Amino acid sequence: MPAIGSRRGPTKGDQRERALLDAARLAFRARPIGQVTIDELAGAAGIARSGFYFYFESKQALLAALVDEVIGENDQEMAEWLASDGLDREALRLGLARALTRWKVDGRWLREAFLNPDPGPEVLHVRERLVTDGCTAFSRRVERDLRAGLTVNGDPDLLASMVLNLRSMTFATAFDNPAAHPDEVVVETLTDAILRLVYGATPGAGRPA
Amino acid sequence: MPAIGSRRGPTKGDQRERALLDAARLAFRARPIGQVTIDELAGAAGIARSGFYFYFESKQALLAALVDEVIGENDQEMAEWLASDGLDREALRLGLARALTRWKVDGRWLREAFLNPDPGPEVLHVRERLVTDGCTAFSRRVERDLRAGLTVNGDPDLLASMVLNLRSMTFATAFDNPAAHPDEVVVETLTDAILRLVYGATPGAGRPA
DNA sequence: GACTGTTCTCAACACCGTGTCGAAAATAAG
DNA sequence: CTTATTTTCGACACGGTGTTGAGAACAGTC
Repeated sequence: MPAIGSRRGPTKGDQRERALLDAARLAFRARPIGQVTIDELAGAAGIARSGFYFYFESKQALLAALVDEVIGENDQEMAEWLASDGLDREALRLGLARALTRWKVDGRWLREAFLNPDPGPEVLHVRERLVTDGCTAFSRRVERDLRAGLTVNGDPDLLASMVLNLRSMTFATAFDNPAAHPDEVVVETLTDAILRLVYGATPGAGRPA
Repeated sequence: MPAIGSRRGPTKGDQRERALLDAARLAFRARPIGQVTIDELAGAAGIARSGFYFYFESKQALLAALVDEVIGENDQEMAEWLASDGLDREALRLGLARALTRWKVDGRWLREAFLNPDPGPEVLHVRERLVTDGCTAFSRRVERDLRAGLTVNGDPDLLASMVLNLRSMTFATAFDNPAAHPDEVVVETLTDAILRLVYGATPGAGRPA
């Protein structure tokens, strides 16, 4: 039917796959991944359990696909800051704020995917790609600033992984403990923390001009 | 036999329990916890699989016991710095260095116990205690310094959780990627990062006098 | 419509790890 | 030696995973 484009239209199978992905995203928000059975996901997508394996090799493979979808969104969130120069506090703050709102929704499974030591080979592979990409993007920006005469001590790579880790963990903690600190406070604190960590000092925030 | 003290001596059962604990610690170093079967642990301790349940309710319960053992060691490692005042860089560095050497050995399962979102109720309970204790100890120290006129922005509690998270993640990354950066570099960088994060500036390290 | 290959579905099966139970063996105590 | 407690283990039931092969549903083609 769709002679346009090189790809076929959404066949029934494609719909099922989406349904599985969506069902999983929903289920993983509510319960630890380990407690979600394949039977349940298949049921939610309207197929039998054994039918699941036509679409994914395992629950981990499905999770990997889910993570893959998220990569793009993540890149967008941080794009502005990564493109800017120097201590662009506002861009950083905005990026972090956007990322936090996503974590507030999908935090549970994001956390399992990114922080769990043993999420299966598929997820591990996707995750590794994302992490290295994130680190290089970050350290590239830092190195650019460094050439402009900023930056404090520490290897840019190591700094990058620290910042990324700090971000993930802070969001994860915020997800677990929503009552502890309002989202705004978390974002502001994290923003300043990162700037201090990388550049050694806080820009406008410490002493409002 | 042991009329001294209120507890019985090391019966055969106590030895088995130790054997299980040790076997687990060993196995968890080599492989993800999920891949270690109870059968294997029981075998290593010289009993049948079903015998395991005489000593522990589940694998998670055993892990919780393991974590519990570690709490004490952790406290010792950081004791000096927690007791000191101001930016005692050397005490902090030493504590972190000690902690890292432990992570180098037991990193795999420590990570699973502390970073995994869903390690079972038993571990969750023990972990929570350790985390809150760690945070209060840390924030108490910071508040003490604050009264002496130091500290940067951010709620001490939030700062504390950030620092603890940063520490765990940095160690975890160092464990995964031993080749990336020498241990010394990791410790130095982390030390300065924490000081910068909390107090806003690096003491002697940045510009060697 | 009937023909053909692809896409999709599912019931039945084999497998593995967990946790329970109760009977019996080993051990300590009197 | 006798009794009570501690410890061991085989047998069982359960639940989730992944495979297989037969067939249904669905294109596209004449």
